[in-house]
Amino acid sequence: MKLVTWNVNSLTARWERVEEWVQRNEPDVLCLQETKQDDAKFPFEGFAALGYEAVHHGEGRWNGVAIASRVGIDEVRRGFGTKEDADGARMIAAVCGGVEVVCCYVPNGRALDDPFYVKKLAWLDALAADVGHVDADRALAVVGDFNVAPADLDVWDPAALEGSTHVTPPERDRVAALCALGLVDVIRSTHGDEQLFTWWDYRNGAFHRGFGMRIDLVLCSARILDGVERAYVDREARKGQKPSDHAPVVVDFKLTAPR
DNA sequence: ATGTCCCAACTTTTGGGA
Repeated sequence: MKLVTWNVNSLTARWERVEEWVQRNEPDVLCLQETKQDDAKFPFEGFAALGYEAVHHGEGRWNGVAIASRVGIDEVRRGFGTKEDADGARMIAAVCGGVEVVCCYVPNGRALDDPFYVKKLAWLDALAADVGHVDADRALAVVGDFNVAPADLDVWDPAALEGSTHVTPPERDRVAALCALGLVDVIRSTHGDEQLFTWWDYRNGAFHRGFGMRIDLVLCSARILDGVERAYVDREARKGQKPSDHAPVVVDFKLTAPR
């Protein structure tokens, strides 16, 4: 199964790029964040023409998450059913081809002294509560834009980010807490100490200067990790005309039998 | 210190957010 997460920064603005990327890369399951559409505007027909069923948790101007699948979509959930759902349309989950997929757009946090930073931490706590215990026979992938760089290796210059969100111990502790439940950061676990980024600011020529962060993650259960054949960031998708500021993260795996 | 992009609207310019 080829599972992909991609923050597209408006699916309206990005549709041609997404369509082309899907045709070229043929993912089985595509998780999208920041669709920035309401459900009426979401391109259900466009995905159907490509051979995908899609589900969307839309909002309008901000946020919005979706899952497109060509291996089935069942047991769809939109939000946690907790007060954190008031922070926007940021989570959609479904079972696709026997895999539990949780697609997340974690609140940015804005600044350390901003109320949204506290909401970001609470949202990550709600996600951990929603995930629950990850036992050995569970096939689960929690993916998306976490707006957290798990380690200093995951940012171009830790010193430049002092006092900013995305790198603070409380944020990183939340990602570590998800891993403590039984999830593994697939890109990190398959790439040793290689520095890889998934997001580069549009400003400052950041992409070409290598000023990026790895904030888009695929966290998966041991059962998924067992079958991983390839995991990578598609930097090419950040190039060219009208790119998103995020690159897709791709994990290709064979679903193994329960342990 | 902030050089871009995207969206909405009291919409053709501005402000919020990332």
